[in-house]
Amino acid sequence: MYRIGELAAQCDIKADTLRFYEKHGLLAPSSRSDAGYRLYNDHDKARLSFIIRAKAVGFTLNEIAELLSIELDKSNWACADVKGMVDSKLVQVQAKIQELSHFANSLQSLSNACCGGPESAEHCSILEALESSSKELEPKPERKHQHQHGHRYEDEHQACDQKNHSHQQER
Amino acid sequence: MYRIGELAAQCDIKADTLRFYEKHGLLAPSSRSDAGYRLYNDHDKARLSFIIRAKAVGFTLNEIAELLSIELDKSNWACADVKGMVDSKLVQVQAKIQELSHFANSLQSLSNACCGGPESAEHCSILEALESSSKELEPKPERKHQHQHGHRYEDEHQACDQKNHSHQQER
DNA sequence: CTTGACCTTAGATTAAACTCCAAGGTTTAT
DNA sequence: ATAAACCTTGGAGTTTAATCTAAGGTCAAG
Repeated sequence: MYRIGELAAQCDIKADTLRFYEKHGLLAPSSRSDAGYRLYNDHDKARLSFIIRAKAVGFTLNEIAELLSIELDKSNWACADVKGMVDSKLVQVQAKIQELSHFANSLQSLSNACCGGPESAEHCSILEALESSSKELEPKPERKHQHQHGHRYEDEHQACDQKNHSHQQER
Repeated sequence: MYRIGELAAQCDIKADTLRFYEKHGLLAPSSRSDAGYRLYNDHDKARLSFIIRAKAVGFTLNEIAELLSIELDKSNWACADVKGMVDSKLVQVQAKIQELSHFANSLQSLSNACCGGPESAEHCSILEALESSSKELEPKPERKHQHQHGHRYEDEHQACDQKNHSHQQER
């Protein structure tokens, strides 16, 4: 059993944050001491670990709550509901992995293109790297920046690569 | 050349958000019309695309600004600086991919464990799935990788898997 | 030449996710 | 038995990232 400060220190967050998560239904201590102190067990800790991980990869607390709600009242859900919810989150997670891999490619190719020496980084550009890797993995042009940083990003459109072009901007 | 509303619609964000990004140094239109209207070109659009992607995978606007600053004043940086900055971001991104893969595994194994039928989901639990995959599966973690397919989440100290155990909670 | 859909600015408001504070109770070590 | 270091609550304040409002300028269509 951990008191709030202990658990917080172990997980490198603030006790306040734990109280905040409790208030918002993400994590309640499994018990209280006689004096009313929150007492967390290892299951609570695993749950917190999950929350922290999920946050680290960009899920909002609401999304995390949704995921965890499966745990909370699992007996009130049909298996089909759970599977549906989980599978839809899985799609989201896989999309994020996709984005991140893309991202990592951009950074990697920038890093590769960069000599790392003391001279001006005139020809280093995240965006050049991004654009050259964002379309598809074309044969990678030059290594080491020479003096011809040809801007050949003929982006037609759809460059903003958002899901679809639903116009909003009403009201 | 796109006006603010056009670009916003194309990227499925609000014009206000573009003004906000401009105010915070993330993206300025490359020009203005005679009347003072913001005019964005394809390079601006690519930059916006980068911002949106980076946001989607959990980078803060400040982190994104840091990444983009390389682009902005690249001639004022030495190549070594750029490489250092990029490589450190790359480490972050790879860590995120790691987390996400772990995450995807949890969800996948929950989905697999779930019959998907109409009966109660009594035995479905994200945390069960998480816990079964979050501790090391093998008693002996060996660091080897034949493929670069990142499922190498070894947590040495099964704690809340945050970076380190620097205690804070001062004041 | 007016209407409506756009754009401009500055500043106010919102929502999410903390973070801090005040006033007091509990535990532990000296 | 008293101080230090915890904990409790409620509520206020902060930061981040927008989003909205107000008052007005621009521009193409009818």
